[in-house]
Amino acid sequence: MRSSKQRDAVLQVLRESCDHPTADMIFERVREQIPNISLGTVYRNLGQLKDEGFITIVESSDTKVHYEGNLTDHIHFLCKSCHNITDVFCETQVPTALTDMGLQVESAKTVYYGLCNSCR
Amino acid sequence: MRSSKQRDAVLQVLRESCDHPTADMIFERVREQIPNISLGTVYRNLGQLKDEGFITIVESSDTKVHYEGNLTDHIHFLCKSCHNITDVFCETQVPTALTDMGLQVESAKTVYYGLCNSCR
DNA sequence: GTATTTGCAAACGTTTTGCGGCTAC
DNA sequence: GTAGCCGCAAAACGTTTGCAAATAC
Repeated sequence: MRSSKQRDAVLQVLRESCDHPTADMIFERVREQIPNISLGTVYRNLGQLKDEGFITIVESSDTKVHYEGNLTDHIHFLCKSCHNITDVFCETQVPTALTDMGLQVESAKTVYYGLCNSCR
Repeated sequence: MRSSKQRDAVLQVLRESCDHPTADMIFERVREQIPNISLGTVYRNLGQLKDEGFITIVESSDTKVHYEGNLTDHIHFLCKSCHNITDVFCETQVPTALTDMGLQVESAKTVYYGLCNSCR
């Protein structure tokens, strides 16, 4: 992967964002720096950055794909009203950290990742 | 919401499925019972069933929306290789239940739901 | 010099919508 | 009878892809 102004800008924007933006949101933000960048370039770079492990995709119930530039360990809080995903960073007590941020937890869901029976 | 043959079939198919199908997968399955059903009707009914709380959307990193017809409390296991989502039902020990099903857990992620500061 | 990247535009796949006819109540 | 539902087809939307010009090394 060669260095490019456009890809650097996409990665920088994503790392500075804490709202898990979609491709078109990233496009609008990168455009402020590089006005003539195209949406196709943003999509292509997001794909490459994902393949190389610099960014990840956030699981969502949206039809659009949401991206995550912060790879440090943290927790997601989904608001049932505005559907925004808030990042929560804490080393120890999760419920305390959430309450301290003014987040009113109603439920929690744990998803497990690994290899299934037939893929092992 | 009035009763309809098409909506009943969509709900029945989804309740019988354990693979969190997409709209087009549901369409194909309902077609076996109602060959002339249209894809638009499937989408419209999925939207209504979701609004009324009969079904939910599974969060995924796919571009297609995945639906869930089983509202009883259970856990999701995502295979990193084949990307299938396995339902795990257990009352007590989660790790034991996963191992018993031949699922090799590598990591887990907990997501919290509720109301954020500004929506409260 | 050449392999990669870009902008542009067309293509593609998924989901939504408008319409006239049909159905449940 | 009428409000809600249907099938059909077109539109809308998000994403991917092909191409010739530009760029990194």
